[in-house]
Amino acid sequence: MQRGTFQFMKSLNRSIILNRIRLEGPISRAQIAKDTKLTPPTVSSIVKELIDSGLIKESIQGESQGGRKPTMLVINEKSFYVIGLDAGPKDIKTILTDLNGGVHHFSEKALSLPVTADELLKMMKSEIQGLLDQYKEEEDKIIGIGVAMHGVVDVDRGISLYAPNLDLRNIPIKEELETTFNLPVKVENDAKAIALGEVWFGSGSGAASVVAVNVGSGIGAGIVINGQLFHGEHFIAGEIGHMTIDIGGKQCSCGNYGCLQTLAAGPAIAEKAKKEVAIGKESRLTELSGGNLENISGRLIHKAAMEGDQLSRDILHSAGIYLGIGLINLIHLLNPERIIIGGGVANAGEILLDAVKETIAKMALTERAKQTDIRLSGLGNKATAIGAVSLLLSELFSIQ
Amino acid sequence: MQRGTFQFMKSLNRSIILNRIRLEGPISRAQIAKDTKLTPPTVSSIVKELIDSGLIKESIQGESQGGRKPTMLVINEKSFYVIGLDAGPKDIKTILTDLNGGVHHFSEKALSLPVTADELLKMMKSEIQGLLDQYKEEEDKIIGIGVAMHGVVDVDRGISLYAPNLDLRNIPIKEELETTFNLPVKVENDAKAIALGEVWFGSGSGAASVVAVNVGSGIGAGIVINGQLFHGEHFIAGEIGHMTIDIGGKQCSCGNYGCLQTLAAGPAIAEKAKKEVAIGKESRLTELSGGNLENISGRLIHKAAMEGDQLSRDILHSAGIYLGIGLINLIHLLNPERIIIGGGVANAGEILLDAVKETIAKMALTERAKQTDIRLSGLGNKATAIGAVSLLLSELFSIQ
DNA sequence: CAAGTTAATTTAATTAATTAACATATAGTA
DNA sequence: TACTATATGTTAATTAATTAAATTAACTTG
Repeated sequence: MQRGTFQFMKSLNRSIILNRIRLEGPISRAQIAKDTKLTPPTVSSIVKELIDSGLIKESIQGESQGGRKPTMLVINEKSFYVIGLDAGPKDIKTILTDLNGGVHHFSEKALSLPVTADELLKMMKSEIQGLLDQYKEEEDKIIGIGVAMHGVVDVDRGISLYAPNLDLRNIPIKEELETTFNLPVKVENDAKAIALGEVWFGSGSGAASVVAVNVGSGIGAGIVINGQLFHGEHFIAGEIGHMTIDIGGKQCSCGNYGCLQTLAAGPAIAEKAKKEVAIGKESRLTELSGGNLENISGRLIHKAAMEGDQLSRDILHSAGIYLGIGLINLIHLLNPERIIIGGGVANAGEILLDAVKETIAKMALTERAKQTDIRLSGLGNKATAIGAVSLLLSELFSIQ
Repeated sequence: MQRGTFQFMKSLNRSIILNRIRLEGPISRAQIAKDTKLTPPTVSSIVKELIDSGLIKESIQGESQGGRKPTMLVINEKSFYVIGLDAGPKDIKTILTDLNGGVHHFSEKALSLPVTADELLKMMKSEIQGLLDQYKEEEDKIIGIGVAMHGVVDVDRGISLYAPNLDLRNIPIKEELETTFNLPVKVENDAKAIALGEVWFGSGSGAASVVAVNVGSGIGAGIVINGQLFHGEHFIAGEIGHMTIDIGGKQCSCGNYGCLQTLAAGPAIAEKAKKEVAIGKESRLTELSGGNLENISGRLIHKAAMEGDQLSRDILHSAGIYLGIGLINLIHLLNPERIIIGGGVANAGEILLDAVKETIAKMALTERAKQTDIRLSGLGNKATAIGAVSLLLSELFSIQ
């Protein structure tokens, strides 16, 4: 329970000013004072401290508004760097960004499966060490390491509680990495990290409440409300992949029936296409797969759809409708300002998006809900790694 | 964007202390200081102001812990009163409570349907005026009026945007009542008000995140996170009645198919029972309904179930399973600490609750989610009116 | 009844925002 | 070119609140 102290008061104002500069910069002290209703001296004094800390810097003089020219303030983006790890089930992606999310390094390293917890940790460490070796100059500017992983993550203790796709449990990531590198480490579920990343550097910017839906081999979502990730009581908030939308539907890997991901995730789409092709339905997929049904994947269906293949378009369209129904349920429950669709299947782009939007416009209860802002992710294959980075930035920029 | 000011700092501490006394009282100043990490002088000075304002008072001396006896502080419950209105689709319930939620007056007045917005407002005013006349002594202790109404409510402007069961739109409740009675007025959706009421005075006490589900002729939910109602972007958060859980199911009044409320709400249950009885299924309902199928209602089914009628028990059980599936979807999305089930159908009590719990224990993804705390409401037919009251109390006790 | 302990208040110091006054820089204008 | 108005930003004094230290109060225990 945060109590009112001078420290807290100051930290609050510091955070307000810092975020103002990040989101509105270049911006003058005077403008910040007007926007935030803080007084000019308060702004000046905090700005001085922020400059001393290196987080911001003075840039050009702005245009005069009929008086003295304002000195514009901007984030001093090269003053600090953050390492982000996307410890996916297939590979580890490592990123190094500055304070503005500028990517200075990005690499992928395949995991040789199956992998033990120790092997995974070892690999994460070696990737980080490699990065540190490569960026010796900036080493003491690195403020921390963010790790995004699928499954259930205890963010307070920084433990991966359960990573189903790797069949691992209770990996003490935070503890291991912090002792090895002596840097603060944040661990988060991948969908949640992505959501934060979208709010910081992607399609989520400027919205008060954002749900980022990640559609890949499963479906997950991250919920960001007023800049804060929403975790729920035991970290599983946003697990929409196993939302029942068709009681009488197919059985899911979780044991239940008619889960959203049995209808709209990558494997479900591929499965449906395989069936259709197998029974002789005409499609570009037959050719593209080289006659081998097992080559049909979400990616291939997307490719075929872009080439105009009707079967693929139909399959993506119907997946979009199912996803739309799942999102309607989400809208009625959470009513977010914006929903962002990302992940592998989202590469299907407009075909999928249009179906989702149509469904929502048709089925949502209120006029304003029908018009919920639905967008595609713009972060591509770096989304998760950038999300991991934003875990640390969000702390740096928030109330300390 | 709340900035850090002395006022804010103090208001924050005031709220912390006041709520501590409400939830933990009788409690001494020293104990508050220990619990909250505020310093003794800060506590003393704020307590003095709270006593002066009338909100709290000193009560008995506590037991000595080996030194001076502590002076216990409690809410001065009779210092202020609040009016609550449950402007339901069938009647208006009016309540007067003190600061501890003690009910000093409760009355119901039937609505003669159909009703226009003006008639509804007139009736609300006459009910309030009647209450004020009856409690002339306490009149200047009344701090405000809370109104709970079904449908979509714009809480910022205090307008009922759409009340489907009365077929009314855009009723300016706050404006009308504030000018008439010169008292602050808060308007809220009924399910949301109930949720807040449960947190303040019902089964929701002590939980960090609570979802209160109201099952009646429809199904609605209110979400309370850290004591704050969650509204979403345009006030529809918690509308779980139209959650699609059976794509291939029956059409709902909203036009979509397989909405939760076509499977678990009062009318759906009654419909199912009627059908079964009509085709000659043996049941106590035949007798209880006096041979007239139209007399079969949720209430009657509940009665029959309590008398051991197997058909009724089966129907309630399966409604519980459907509700459980809806709540699974909710748990996976919001992951609340506690879920409270209330409303007409919830009178079916343990039969329904057991089915819900079984379903959740069976279908939820994680061990901890399976064990989500599910309870029945304890506020009975006053739940909504008490919820309306808590709208004002929550403001009085929060940061100003 | 003295010593120790807990509770609550008083006094002084400290923190950080705010207010008021002032310095600085520029545009517009006579 | 000098003057005025205005916007930007800083300095010094003031204010509001917490915090730390000291004090008073009230009680228990040996």
